[in-house]
Amino acid sequence: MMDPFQAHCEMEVTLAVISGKWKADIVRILSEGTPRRYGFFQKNLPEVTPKILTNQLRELENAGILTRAIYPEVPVRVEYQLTEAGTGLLPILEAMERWAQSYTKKFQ
Amino acid sequence: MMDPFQAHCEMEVTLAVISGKWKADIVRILSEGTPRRYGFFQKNLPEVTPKILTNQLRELENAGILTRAIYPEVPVRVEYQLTEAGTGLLPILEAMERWAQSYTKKFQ
DNA sequence: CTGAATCCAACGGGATACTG
DNA sequence: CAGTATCCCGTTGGATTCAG
Repeated sequence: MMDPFQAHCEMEVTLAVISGKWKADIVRILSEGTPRRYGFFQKNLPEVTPKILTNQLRELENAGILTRAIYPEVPVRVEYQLTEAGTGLLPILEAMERWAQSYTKKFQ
Repeated sequence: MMDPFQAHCEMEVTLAVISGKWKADIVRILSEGTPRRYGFFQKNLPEVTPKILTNQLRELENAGILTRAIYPEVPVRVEYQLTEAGTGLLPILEAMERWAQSYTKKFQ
């Protein structure tokens, strides 16, 4: 992850938090509000390998974007969901989606 | 630059366009609307080397975020300014700045 | 003044196999 | 089920020097 503390301006903190090949996908999956399990991400993002998936989830967790809840059942259950800070990113991601749509129209 | 055409969802196109160590700074500098010259970026971003500055400017130009105008005077003058697509990014960058402010308050 | 050329280091991401 | 452990590779960013 790009280091937020060497950001030259504040918006780069936000960029640092969301930059990562699968982070936007993960946040999008969690945007419904339903807690999701590790296997759910694997099914919905079949191209991401376990190591990378764990890496992206941990970085988002450390950044305070999502929580990781462990239920010590057998077999173990782990659930991820967005924090308040993570939910606050959703309007930005939606704005990015709208911008990309008009951008793609113009340039293709 | 991350390849926009391998994006898994549309917002990643936007992320691909703005991801780069100095791109947000460049767009922020151009956000006033005044055309700016190469040397202006060098003065205001003293840590970026010529190669990298050129690289970031070219990628933004190729993405259609800014224009590069060459005036064949002696010495040559080159001016950069935001396109309409580039201007459309400003509300998103401002939203990212606001999010980062409340985020930094919570986590520090 | 506005870059280009060369060489190099660091980091993020990935393939594959294995585990509590 | 939900990850770890190794090894590997491409891309990005950077230092330095040179040029139209």
